[in-house]
Amino acid sequence: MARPRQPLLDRRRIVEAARAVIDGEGLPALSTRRLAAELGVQGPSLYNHFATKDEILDAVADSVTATVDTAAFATLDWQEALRHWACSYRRALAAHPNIVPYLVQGPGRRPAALAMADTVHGGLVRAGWSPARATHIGAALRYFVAGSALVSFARGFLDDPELYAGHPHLHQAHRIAGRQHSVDEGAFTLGLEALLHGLAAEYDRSVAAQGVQR
Amino acid sequence: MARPRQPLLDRRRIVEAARAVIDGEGLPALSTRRLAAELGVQGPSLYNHFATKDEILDAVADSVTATVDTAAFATLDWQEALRHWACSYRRALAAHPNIVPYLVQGPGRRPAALAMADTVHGGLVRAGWSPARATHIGAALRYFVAGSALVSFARGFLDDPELYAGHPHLHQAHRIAGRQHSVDEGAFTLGLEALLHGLAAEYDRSVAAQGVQR
DNA sequence: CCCCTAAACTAGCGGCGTAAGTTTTCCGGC
DNA sequence: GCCGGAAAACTTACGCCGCTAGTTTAGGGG
Repeated sequence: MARPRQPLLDRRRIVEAARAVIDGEGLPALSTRRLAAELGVQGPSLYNHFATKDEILDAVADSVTATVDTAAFATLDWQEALRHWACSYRRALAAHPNIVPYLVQGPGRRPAALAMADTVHGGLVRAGWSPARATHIGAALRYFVAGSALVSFARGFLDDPELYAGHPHLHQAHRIAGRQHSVDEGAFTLGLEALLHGLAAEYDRSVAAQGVQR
Repeated sequence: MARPRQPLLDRRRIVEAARAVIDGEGLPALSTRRLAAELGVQGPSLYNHFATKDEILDAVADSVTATVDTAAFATLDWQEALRHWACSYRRALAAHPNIVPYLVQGPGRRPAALAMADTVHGGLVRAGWSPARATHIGAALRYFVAGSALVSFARGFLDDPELYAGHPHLHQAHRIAGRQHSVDEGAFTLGLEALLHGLAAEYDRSVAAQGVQR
């Protein structure tokens, strides 16, 4: 086969197929040959549309980030907006757990990630936070959500009773497969609320006290 | 060469060499052949001491986790202990940033990681937290530290002015190489203090109020 | 002393990302 | 209306990867 009547591939189709393979069979299952086969094509043909495999993975990662909802920053106060954003962010990662390890390391060259950071930063500054503080808050929340998604979806603890011998405070009961999910939920909720509570105190101290708001 | 007079390799030497390669040249630079060369040996010889490459990486990761200091749980109150632990944890990861992406995904089959989790959990329960809450707190802090280390050391933002076109709230000034470090520090400190502040409030509400302590 | 195991070796398999060069099709300009 | 170049598929192949299999020899226990 040479050049076909009409293109077999385009970036969108490639990204969708890649996401499907990753979602269904895990990140290591995605090779260029495997992905090409999924699209009815030979491996190197992908390089007519992307320069490297990492570029494909970046596009997949960004397509996930693009589903994060930051609309709350336009309508709600900063605390509620942060809460909505963090939960949406976590939900987006939970929907595609296998790409998370790549997504969280990746650099900032992704449009959706930049747009998200921009919206969050703008919302916080509008609420009265200093630009520097807004940067810190956005970063801290990203840290927490990224870490939460990564650790949670990595199936951190296995249900092997022998592992817990000699660790008197670790209860296997909290770790076995079924409970793991509720532990993750509880830890995320607790941590998020604690963060927001702490930020509210800092706000009262450093922003509201100076009458800088609107 | 057949079996040498005295062994050329042992697990300790392999782990140290692996850590050196990863620290110096990055995680992708570590291949079994490269590591073996570093030890004056052929690639497959490593498999006399480790079953898989991942087993080597797990050992490297655990050797880093082993440097985290949890002693504060024996002497300080729970808030101070959490603060010391989180900072030590972050310092340990910062000392070996290239292993972090592997470390944070990895499962709990690592002795040092289990021992750390056990100490933290025990310290919190001793302070009056319920076992379930203690699990959540330990997990939330791990999320935050892991996320912080991962995102920070990933060189998230490059200093390419074009990236910031169209994102009015993002200041390149906060992102260029030199500033990145202080942004990370600020975000970590702010987030950690906010978390601790929020947990203190929760403590007053759910633990101290019931007079459960000792 | 003998034999079994341990710890190195060499050879090689299948898979990976991707570079190079080929073929055919489409499209814009003379 | 042709024609030249870009586009998009192809085939081939290179060097690296993790790892297996089988071989050789040294060390240590019965």
